[in-house]
Amino acid sequence: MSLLTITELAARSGLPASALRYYESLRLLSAARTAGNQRRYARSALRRVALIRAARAMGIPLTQIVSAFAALPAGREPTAADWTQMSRRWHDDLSQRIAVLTQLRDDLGACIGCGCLSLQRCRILNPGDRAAALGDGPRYLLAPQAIRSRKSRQTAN
Amino acid sequence: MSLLTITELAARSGLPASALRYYESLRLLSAARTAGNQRRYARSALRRVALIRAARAMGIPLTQIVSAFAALPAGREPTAADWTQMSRRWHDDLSQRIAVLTQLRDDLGACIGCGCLSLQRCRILNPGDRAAALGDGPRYLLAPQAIRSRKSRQTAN
DNA sequence: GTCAAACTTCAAGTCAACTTTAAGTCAACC
DNA sequence: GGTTGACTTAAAGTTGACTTGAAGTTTGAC
Repeated sequence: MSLLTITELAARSGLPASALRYYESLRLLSAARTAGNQRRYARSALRRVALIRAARAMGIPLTQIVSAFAALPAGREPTAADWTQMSRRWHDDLSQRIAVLTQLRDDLGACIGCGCLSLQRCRILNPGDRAAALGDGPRYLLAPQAIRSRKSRQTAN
Repeated sequence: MSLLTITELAARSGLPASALRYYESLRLLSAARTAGNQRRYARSALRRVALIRAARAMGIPLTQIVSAFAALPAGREPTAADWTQMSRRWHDDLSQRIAVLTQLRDDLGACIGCGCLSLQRCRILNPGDRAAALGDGPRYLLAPQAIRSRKSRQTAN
């Protein structure tokens, strides 16, 4: 059996119980209920929470995680293959993020090295160049909060 | 002279004017005023905004950028050396972020490869192990929103 | 059977980073 | 000198990810 109460799951996952309830409200998580309406989590919930945290750590917004989980078959417990597929997607996403950050860091390194920080042709400091590309292209990878206002910003820009 | 109006700065920096005003309210940016109280930006503002955007793209919260700028000497225009020092700090920060993300990705890769996603000993899925370390240690590097609630969370965890 | 600790829901609060709106002022061209 | 468009401030609204609080219910140890 070994079903977990919410405080147990909280302790084991490192998240406060309130966050777990919040996740449930987003349908990211679910739990059986006792006769008295208290939550009882299956062990797979631990795995699920860990995946959620990993995804969050990558900067993936909860809504996207919801969709990712939605892609998992509803009827049965997800199989190893299901997890693998999700992980692979996130793996690719992570690689992209790393690539962008690395590019940014190397540009920064070049700037430090060449002292161009005060100049016009710096890749980082010169907007309209790479920094601008970052702003409109892969920026969402790094600054997720920029996404939601894209529509309004389009007119503003 | 070539002072920029707020719309000009907005156009060149790729940010909406409202954001520039907001930055000013945080004392991240400043501008001279015309007789009629309109903002006129020096050219260095463009550089400053670009730096802010670069930092934001790295996930550095505005308040931290404020402190970073606060470290710049107040009396004079920042020199190339000043910029360099800031950049170097960010460069190091970036390297750390990249390292953590890379570790995460590689763990994920290992999981995909070995099929351990369903198991107990997975570095990512097994909280209390690496995922837990991520949760309490360098997590702030990746999920900045976790910082602010640390005080409250300390009691919750 | 009692009682504290753990649980429940629902509503409201918080925080960062902005955006939007309202109501008005300034700039500059005709 | 009139009008249009760019500008001003201040206040309120938005979004994501939660947390906090209030008021009540369940569990389980004694």
